[in-house]
Amino acid sequence: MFTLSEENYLKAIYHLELGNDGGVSTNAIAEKLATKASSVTDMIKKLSEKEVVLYKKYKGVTLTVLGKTVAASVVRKHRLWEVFLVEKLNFSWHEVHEVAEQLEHIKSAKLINQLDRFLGFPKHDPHGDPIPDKDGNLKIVAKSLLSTLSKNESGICIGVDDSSSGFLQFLDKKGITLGKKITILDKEDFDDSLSILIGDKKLSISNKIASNLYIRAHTGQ
Amino acid sequence: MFTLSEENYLKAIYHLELGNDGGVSTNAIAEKLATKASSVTDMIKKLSEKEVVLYKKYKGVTLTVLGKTVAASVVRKHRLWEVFLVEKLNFSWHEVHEVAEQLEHIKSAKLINQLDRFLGFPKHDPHGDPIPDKDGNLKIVAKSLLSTLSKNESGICIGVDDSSSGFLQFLDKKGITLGKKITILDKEDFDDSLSILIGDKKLSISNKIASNLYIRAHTGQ
DNA sequence: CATTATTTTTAGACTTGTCTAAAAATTTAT
DNA sequence: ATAAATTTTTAGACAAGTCTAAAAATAATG
Repeated sequence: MFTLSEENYLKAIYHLELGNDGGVSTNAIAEKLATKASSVTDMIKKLSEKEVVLYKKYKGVTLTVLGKTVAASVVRKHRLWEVFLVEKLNFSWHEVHEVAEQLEHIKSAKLINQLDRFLGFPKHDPHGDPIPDKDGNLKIVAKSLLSTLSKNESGICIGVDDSSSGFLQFLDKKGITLGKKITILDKEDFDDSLSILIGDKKLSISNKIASNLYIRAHTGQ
Repeated sequence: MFTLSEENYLKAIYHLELGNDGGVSTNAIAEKLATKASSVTDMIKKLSEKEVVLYKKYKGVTLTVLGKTVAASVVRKHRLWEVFLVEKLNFSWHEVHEVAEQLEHIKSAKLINQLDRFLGFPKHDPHGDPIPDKDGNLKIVAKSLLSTLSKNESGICIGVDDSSSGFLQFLDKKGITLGKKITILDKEDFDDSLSILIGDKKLSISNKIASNLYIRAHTGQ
């Protein structure tokens, strides 16, 4: 069994590993968890003894297969609870994270399997991130940033890079939600801002926004 | 804000106060929480400083109005989650307690209010216990033990005294569930066992069972 | 490659919640 | 009402998780 704190470290390492290839640094973990490097070193030793991470002094950490499984199960729970909050309890997508951070630590295999069934075995959370299956496997979908599309190209909005509350509320206001088709009408050379068509609405969005929206290629009409 | 441990102490004192009139004893709390009397004394001092209990050395504790509110909110969450588990996730009533013990500590007013609405504002948990409202008020229903009824009297099963997993599973097996009408067909002087009619089935149950089932008076047919 | 800057680890301390063992207060019984 | 039994509190210790400050290792720079 793992403590709440251990689970949070494993999850942080899990997320950091997806971005890096090599080991994850002590400082990176400290920053992600808003804690001190010395605390991270202490916890890493403990996790290493429990055989969920590989650790060599000054060389960073890597999750073992076991560690990856534990971390993925926490992520799975987090994302399933997010779906529950949005679909069943009418939360907005910017309100779910904080509560899911708590719910992800509830221990009960039956609970999470039944929740999964109750929700109709969803594949993505409300931010478009994939939900790991029971065995911790993730289906990674090819995605591009909206900012990389050219004029007249289009795609389906499938997720956000920055899932901060402010950004998500901004998207709500503009009517930009998951699953919507977005077409690039024009690109402005001066500031890289975009003119887009979403649904039947024409919008102008900055490059900063376009660099935080993920798009899946749009096949068919 | 209160820690998980503080919430558990408050809840224990809350439940013990409903049975007693005077202050709750250190030993009673220790037994309920499966901990040591010395630990209870320590925690009581802390709760006293936070002004959720009144404490005089060697004289036991009483909840303050604030303490009662906090405790009732934990009980409210516990019982709402139990309803959710049974109604939405197909848990049996003997499986819910352990998971609800975890879920009751999740902090989010919106979560619990939306859950309440999602469940249709239930008034009772799956064991027949009343769910406190937002302000912590409990509607206490007049109830009697099945063992106190006389021959030919009848009532509606509204709860259990002993909610241990074993007892609940036993009731499941016998088909005794909440809301069913029970009529006393006969009482056996020798061992105080009862012959009862439940639905259209005739059953014989021991006095021990009858002393753990609560009945509401049955008016009309 | 030697020195500076950065990262990481160690050492020691603190908090929360728990425990054991012993002392103090209260209650029960003779 | 005094002795015995029980309950409660105190005193001191421990584990988990965190912190600060200083030491050690690694990386970057002239």
